[in-house]
Amino acid sequence: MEAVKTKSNDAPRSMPKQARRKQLIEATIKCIAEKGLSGTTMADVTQQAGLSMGIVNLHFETKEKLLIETLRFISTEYTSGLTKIFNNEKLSTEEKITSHVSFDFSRKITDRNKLAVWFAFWGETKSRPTYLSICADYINEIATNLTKLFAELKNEGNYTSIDPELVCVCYTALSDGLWLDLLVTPRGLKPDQAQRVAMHYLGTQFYNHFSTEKSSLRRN
Amino acid sequence: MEAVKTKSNDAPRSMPKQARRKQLIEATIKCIAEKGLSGTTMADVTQQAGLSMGIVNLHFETKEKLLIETLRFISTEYTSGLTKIFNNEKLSTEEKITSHVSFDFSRKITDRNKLAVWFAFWGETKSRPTYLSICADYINEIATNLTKLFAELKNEGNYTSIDPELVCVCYTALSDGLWLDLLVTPRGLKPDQAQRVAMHYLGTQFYNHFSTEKSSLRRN
DNA sequence: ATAAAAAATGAATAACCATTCATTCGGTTG
DNA sequence: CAACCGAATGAATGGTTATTCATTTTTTAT
Repeated sequence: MEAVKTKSNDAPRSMPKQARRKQLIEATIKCIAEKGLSGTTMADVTQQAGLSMGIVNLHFETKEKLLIETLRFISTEYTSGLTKIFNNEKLSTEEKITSHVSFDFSRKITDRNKLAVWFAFWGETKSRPTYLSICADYINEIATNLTKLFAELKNEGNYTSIDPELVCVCYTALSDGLWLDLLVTPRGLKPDQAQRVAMHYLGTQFYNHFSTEKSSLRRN
Repeated sequence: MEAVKTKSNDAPRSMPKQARRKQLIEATIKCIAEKGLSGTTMADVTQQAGLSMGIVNLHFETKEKLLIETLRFISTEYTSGLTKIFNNEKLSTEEKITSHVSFDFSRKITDRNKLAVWFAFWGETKSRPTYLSICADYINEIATNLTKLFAELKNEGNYTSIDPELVCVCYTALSDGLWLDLLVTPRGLKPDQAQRVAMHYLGTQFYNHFSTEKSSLRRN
């Protein structure tokens, strides 16, 4: 029953508005991971942040708005990471794709707390149009960019029978499914193995770029 | 605000215990799909079933137990469908695999109500050990069977470089990810397209069995 | 240093919801 | 047909929780 406090609690009482909002969103992520979306209360969130009950309503008005901002936060973190890769002119097409995969299975993204949040919101998209629309937005954005990359690599490598759109759908679904594995069977698949599974698929398509030889589940 | 009633409500007041439980579980599925797991109340469920408030406690003791039985219900429906295929001696290995894929993307399984329920529970597995253990059970059972099938087809077709375990992990993740697509972008991918994406992957592995030629996203 | 503004607090409130159980209902049995 | 019994009902209960707002604390401006 003791108060759980984050490091940032040592910060001055009055933080820039943006920072306090972020602190609360991070507390929300932790709570959703620990107690589930249905089990997360305002008291939980504020205690996790080391602050007082009224603080959420001060910064977000309602619980529902806090949740929406939390979904927006993880969506933005994800898309902005990928956008940086897409826009990095120093990278070749091939490097952009491998960077994308590395990012998808990086520690930052496959943190089980955040995975739990993704799935919690996905599970509610059917009943909450706002969640659905936030998800649809980031999905479309990423799909457009990724399809372009696959189309580019197809040209560069003179692959004739590749359908970039199909590969994009397939890779994206594979990646989401591997996230589920990481969430639900944490003693099974590990992030670096998941990454190898994803590369294994890309190797079936772009066999001259992504070696399919050593993509076993076991460590080399 | 009017009472929503299911057909089975016309049944005699006293039904076999098992049937009433099923009726309540089906009402729960509908409610989770319509209001989310966090938004589903006992009043919602009983009203959806066309019954009275106290009925859930009579048949399931608590709400939590109703939810657990609901998860067990969809898990069992899924695994028992697949087990029938695995144990069907009339089917060749190849046919078992295609049947598995067809089942994964059949109407019964890709019903958006049920998909919403899957994801709702997956989103809570990290905080609820009971949910996690139910999921782990069915996942292991299916993985064992499916890996065996892939190993068999590898031998039958003299494929040398296939890793059946890897293909199982990859196929399973792909399938789960495609379910997400069906749930979150219902105006995008359709079940039959999703099935073609899954077959496209299997075609990259078992190229002599599953034609990879015409697995475009678009209808033939 | 002082006043004014802004941020944060947390006890109080009001709404919500799971669970209980005394009562009603309807089928069965002798 | 009457007495019985399990199933079903739903109003009442009690615990939980989001939200409010008068008060306190901290920062900023003068």
